[in-house]
Amino acid sequence: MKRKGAYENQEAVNRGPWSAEEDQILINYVHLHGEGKWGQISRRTGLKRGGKSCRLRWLNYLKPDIKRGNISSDEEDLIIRLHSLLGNRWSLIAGRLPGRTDNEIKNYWNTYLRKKVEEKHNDNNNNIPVELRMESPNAFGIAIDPAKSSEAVMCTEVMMATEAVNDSVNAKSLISTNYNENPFASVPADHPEGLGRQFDLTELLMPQEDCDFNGYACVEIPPHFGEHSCRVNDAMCETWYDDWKNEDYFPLDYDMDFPLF
DNA sequence: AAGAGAGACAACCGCTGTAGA
DNA sequence: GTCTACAGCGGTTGTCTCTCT
Repeated sequence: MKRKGAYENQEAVNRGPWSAEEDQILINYVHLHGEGKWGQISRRTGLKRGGKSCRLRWLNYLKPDIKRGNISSDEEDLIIRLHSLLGNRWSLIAGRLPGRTDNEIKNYWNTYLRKKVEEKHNDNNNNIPVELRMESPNAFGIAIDPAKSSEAVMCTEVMMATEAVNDSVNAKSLISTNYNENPFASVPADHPEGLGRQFDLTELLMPQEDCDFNGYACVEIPPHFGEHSCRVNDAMCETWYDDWKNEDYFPLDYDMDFPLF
């Protein structure tokens, strides 16, 4: 195996499961020196572990605020929603689940949730028009299945209206640049209000008091929910996020209602 | 009871981004 | 501008446990 070969040159470093003694050394080190400086641990403590291994062990297992035990149905629902928007950006998803680690969520998704989402998708997919099914190309000729996709880029962009809605010159410019450069945007270029401005969803999920988007956003929805499905008039703040995570997916005929600035 | 297969999860690897010299 | 060390991320693998036959 490839990996065994990689181990051979590093016999001085312990590998595999951590012992209780090693854990205690790492805990003591972090209590004394704080997190970080992982590369110095072996030198300072004699612990025969690489810095990366120490960091991973601390962050994924030893850190006091880590929540152990089963993932609740609420958390599960949130993971599914976040994954539909963010793709496999586990650290971002984990950031929205206090006490859960990216590794834990990634494992949970790969071993359980992905199958669940796929099954649900297969059930739902039988009830929607062929042209809107996930395996069909979207308006940009790209077929995307959120349950399987590792394309994090797929849902990291959001669109929002700008004053360009009333400016045909800028509007054409936006269409020819933003949409072409971002084929994953779900608002079709010929949509009457589909003139937008992009920003990263990461920013959207972060509370920002001084955001320059005036607190309004339109979040992309996976293609199978309909290309006109958009979330509008939601403030880009914690309140927005709390509302969003507690709601179901938006109906296909949800009204477009971009604010004008 | 024993072996095979599946599931769960801890741990590792390679890569990228960033800060500091 | 370049180099180096470090931190962080996502994909992948290894191993243990559980379930089924």
